[in-house]
Amino acid sequence: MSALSDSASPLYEKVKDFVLANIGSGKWAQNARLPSENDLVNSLGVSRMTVHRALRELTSEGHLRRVQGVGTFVAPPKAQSTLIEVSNIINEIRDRGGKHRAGVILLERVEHPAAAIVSSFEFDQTKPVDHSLVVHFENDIPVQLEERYVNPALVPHYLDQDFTSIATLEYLQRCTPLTEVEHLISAVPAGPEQARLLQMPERDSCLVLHRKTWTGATVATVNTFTHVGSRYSLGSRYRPTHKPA
Amino acid sequence: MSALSDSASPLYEKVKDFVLANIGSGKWAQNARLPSENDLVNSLGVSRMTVHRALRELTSEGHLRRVQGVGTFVAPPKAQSTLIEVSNIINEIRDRGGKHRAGVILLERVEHPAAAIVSSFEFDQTKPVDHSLVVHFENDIPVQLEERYVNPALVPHYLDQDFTSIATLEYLQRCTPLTEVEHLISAVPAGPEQARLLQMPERDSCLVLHRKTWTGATVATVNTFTHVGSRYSLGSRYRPTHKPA
DNA sequence: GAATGAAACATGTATATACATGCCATGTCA
DNA sequence: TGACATGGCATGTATATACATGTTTCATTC
Repeated sequence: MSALSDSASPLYEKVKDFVLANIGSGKWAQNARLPSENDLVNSLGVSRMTVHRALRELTSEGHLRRVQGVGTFVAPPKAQSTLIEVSNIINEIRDRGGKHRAGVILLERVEHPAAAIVSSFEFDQTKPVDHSLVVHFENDIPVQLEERYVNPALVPHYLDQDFTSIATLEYLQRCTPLTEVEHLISAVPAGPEQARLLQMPERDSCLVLHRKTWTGATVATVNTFTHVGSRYSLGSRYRPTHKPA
Repeated sequence: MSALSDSASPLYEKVKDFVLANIGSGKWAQNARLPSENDLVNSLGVSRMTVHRALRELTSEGHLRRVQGVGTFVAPPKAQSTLIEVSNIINEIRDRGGKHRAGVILLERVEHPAAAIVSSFEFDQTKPVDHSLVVHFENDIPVQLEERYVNPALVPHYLDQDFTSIATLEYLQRCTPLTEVEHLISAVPAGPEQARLLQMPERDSCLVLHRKTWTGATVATVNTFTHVGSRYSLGSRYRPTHKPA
């Protein structure tokens, strides 16, 4: 009668499973309209708040689309564009048990940054920019080259930190707690300096992770370049919300 | 008194903003314990259900960590590993107004796939594998090379579809509604055939997106290789939950 | 026929209440 | 001192109720 599973999970989870099952079986096709909350209340025998919570969570998870006053619809499949989790290379090395070492190549405050940097980084052109160049090693083999342009207004003592210890990324995150991030991944042939620092053949492939971060309404910007030698190819991996069967 | 903003947003949003503001300002440090729900009810003057919803959503968004019977705590910053949205190259081209064309280079059912493919793809070795090789053009310039190995048990008529029309990825999604996906991004120098098909210099950099998908408990696997010419570098971009200031 | 208005219906939010569940500290008893 | 029971407090869920807000439909009116 109730059409809900009898497992031990909470009621709103059962309602979610019920909806997902109907979507997965094709009974409710893409863009089809679901029964109204009150219909589900009557057919499933749970309160409207419970149904509402289930539908709200499924909406925030991308399975449904709801329009106030109109109805609830099956959302188009979301993997059109796919989420990927790019992991911190230092943590990856640590998880694999490798020994990590960082080498600081360059550390400077650029007073009058080039126009190209300013525009692509959305910096305030009148302000100086901090610049760092760090190489990460795993077992004495260079793995990653990090180039950063940081707005000193946002992170005052950026150049004073200890770059050879772990925490450059953590340091930035601590200074800028709630940020927005934009990434751009591309592949380029290694230039002369990059090839030298990473001890790789020139024009070999580099994975470039361009990372731009904002902090609230501040126009200030923190940037990170990450170069990954292709021989490591540990790029990124993601397994989305997994539900054990 | 109420410590909540007086904007027009709903109450639970104000509570969320209140919590986020306290985290962002550093008043509530990482791993610090938040006031209990009842404390917030008293200090903010809203009902416990409203507080609870706010805290629950912040938890699912990764800002908080809650333990039943113990309390609510500020979660460590989550950008340790970062989510990236890899967009479909065909949609990107369409959004930019470019003309898209697809060329099918190869289409075959491999009866006895090589052991390397079988193992890396987790296919059943005794079963044949469908293989396709498609080049995507934008304005007659080759942009992307797609190589796919598909389990025919999962997608019966994979080779029968019209590869020159848009929807190879959409086709797979339609056949496999609720899937898990794993991605691996790397960069490799283009091999001879890849260089020829993409009209790029050999050994120039290629962005490789390895994509592995599951469907429920089925061991069947769908795989996608995507090669992106470096001159396009339109890799991927992501802006997480953006809140307009 | 067109414009207006009201009813019907959809989702969205807020609250009070009740009970369930899990953890911890305290106190009692052996 | 140790084991165990218990009460207090935290979060988790479920419900009924009320009202808010947005959309559609349909009847009325001009």
